[in-house]
Amino acid sequence: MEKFYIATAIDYVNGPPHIGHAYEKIASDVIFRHYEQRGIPAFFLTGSDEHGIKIQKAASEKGISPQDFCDDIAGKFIKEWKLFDIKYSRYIRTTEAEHKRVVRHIFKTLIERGDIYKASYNGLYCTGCECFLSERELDDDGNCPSHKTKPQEVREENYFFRLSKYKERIQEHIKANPGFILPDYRANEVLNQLKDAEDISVSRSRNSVSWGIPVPDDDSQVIYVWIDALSNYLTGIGYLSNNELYEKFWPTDCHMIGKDILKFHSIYWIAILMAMEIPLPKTIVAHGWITIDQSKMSKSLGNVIAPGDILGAFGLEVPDALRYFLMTTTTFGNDGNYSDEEFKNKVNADLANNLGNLLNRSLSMLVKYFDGNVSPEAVTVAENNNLAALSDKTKREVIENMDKYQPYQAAESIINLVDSANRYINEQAPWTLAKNEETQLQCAQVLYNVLEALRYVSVLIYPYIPNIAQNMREQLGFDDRVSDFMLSDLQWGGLKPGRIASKDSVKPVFLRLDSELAGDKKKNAN
RNA sequence: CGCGGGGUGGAGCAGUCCGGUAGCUCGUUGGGCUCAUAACCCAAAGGUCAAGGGUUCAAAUCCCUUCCCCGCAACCA
Repeated sequence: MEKFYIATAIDYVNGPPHIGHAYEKIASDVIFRHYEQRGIPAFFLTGSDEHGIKIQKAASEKGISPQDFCDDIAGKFIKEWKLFDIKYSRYIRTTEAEHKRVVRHIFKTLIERGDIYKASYNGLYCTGCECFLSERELDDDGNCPSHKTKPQEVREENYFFRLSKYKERIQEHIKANPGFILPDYRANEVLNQLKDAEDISVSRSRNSVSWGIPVPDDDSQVIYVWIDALSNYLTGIGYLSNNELYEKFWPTDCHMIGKDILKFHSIYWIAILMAMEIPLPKTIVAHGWITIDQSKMSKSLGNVIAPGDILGAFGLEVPDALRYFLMTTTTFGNDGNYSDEEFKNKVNADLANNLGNLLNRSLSMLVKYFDGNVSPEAVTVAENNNLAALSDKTKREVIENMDKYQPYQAAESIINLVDSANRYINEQAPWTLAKNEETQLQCAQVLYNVLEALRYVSVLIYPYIPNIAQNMREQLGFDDRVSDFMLSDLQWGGLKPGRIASKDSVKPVFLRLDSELAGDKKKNAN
């Protein structure tokens, strides 16, 4: 692989970010950072979807312009991603001039090619919602479910995209490329939906929706979400604006999206690209949802959690623990659950008790028995060394699992290595070896093995917990950035002799969480 | 017969595609260690892998049937 381009779905900015938004960005960030560690040029795109009736309405309710409204909410997203150390390469907003140009270009090209045509649209329009409803959206009495009023039959001229023309080609593509949609069971779902795919409406009358990009040469119509939002993946990588970037990174290697919008990405978007004769993405990964205390997060249930609030409630200064938890709460693709209790238990067990304590106990012994010195004789070789073999195996497993978009399994491998090192210490009992002159060297070698395994761990786990990993690396006596360390350089024996630790340098990298997000929102200091 | 996901020891989850002694974390009980963040290590108790049937030398895993839970309207990833 010579490059890696990953894009998240862009978030609709009609409300502030919640933990579900964060889940997708964290997953993408972990994968992105991993590819960077492999020395592969990588690009990570995320951003916001800012047009449409809902934003128009939300803005007017607040009495501000849609653009001001978007600026405000997009700002909150950007701030949140900074808080979570989301290392995106570019944050794209669909209200950018550059993007509007791309959208209009695509729309125009498709009209010219005959893939977009004008037709009349017969729909049921709810004046309360200010939008069309499909028949299956209506309640049993044929009323709008939210307004309990009968929608009116309205005929409107709209532009349509000839989706039906590409059905077979998409089917064939999905069948011919097993990894195209992940998890694979979702591919069947898409093939099913594809059976009754019809042409889709790609514009709205300006009278019903004004907040959007006008159709080229037809100001009475505004481009609807599909072409507007999905095209961000092209704009974001320099299509029509930065050819060098575009040539280097297109097509998208990974579309990281929620399971609810799989259809739009694997059918609509693919068809649009086919119609534009643009190469198709490699993989579309559909992740599950984060439920809260086992129920779906929803505003009506009042259980929507802002990710930053969790950090605040537990007094966390860095996002690492929550990043780690979300990536390990369930197999990627399934729904995962968040609860304060599970969060606390998981990170206490893995990050504090196992990983943090392992580093702490081994460095403490190094300080206690050898004044923090790694002597040249203590350096071990990989041959006939179980811990070295396991470290290398873990590295391979991490790479394999990341290639399959399975961050859960990759993390599990890393924690297994930590467990093994903890067991190894207990078996070798360096505290006993330290007491006798004859076993001093053996003691030093045991500690070296453990610290070297921990150096592997710090590099491998860096994508999940970048701050803690950096801290680990520093305590192991390095003054460089763990983010700059390449996996290809991760070989046994990298821990160099010399004085690497002192009594003052050894401190816990992750403290156990003992506070709890007490029932309702416990306001934190700020 | 609408579509999809799920049902694995007390809790939360792997394992199911590519059948071969049922695994992890937490919790419980007993023991060990004393280097460490009341941590770490060992052991034990606890499961008819929703139910029934089938294929097979062998099924949590493949096939069929049944039951139960959750999404598929909005807010929303």
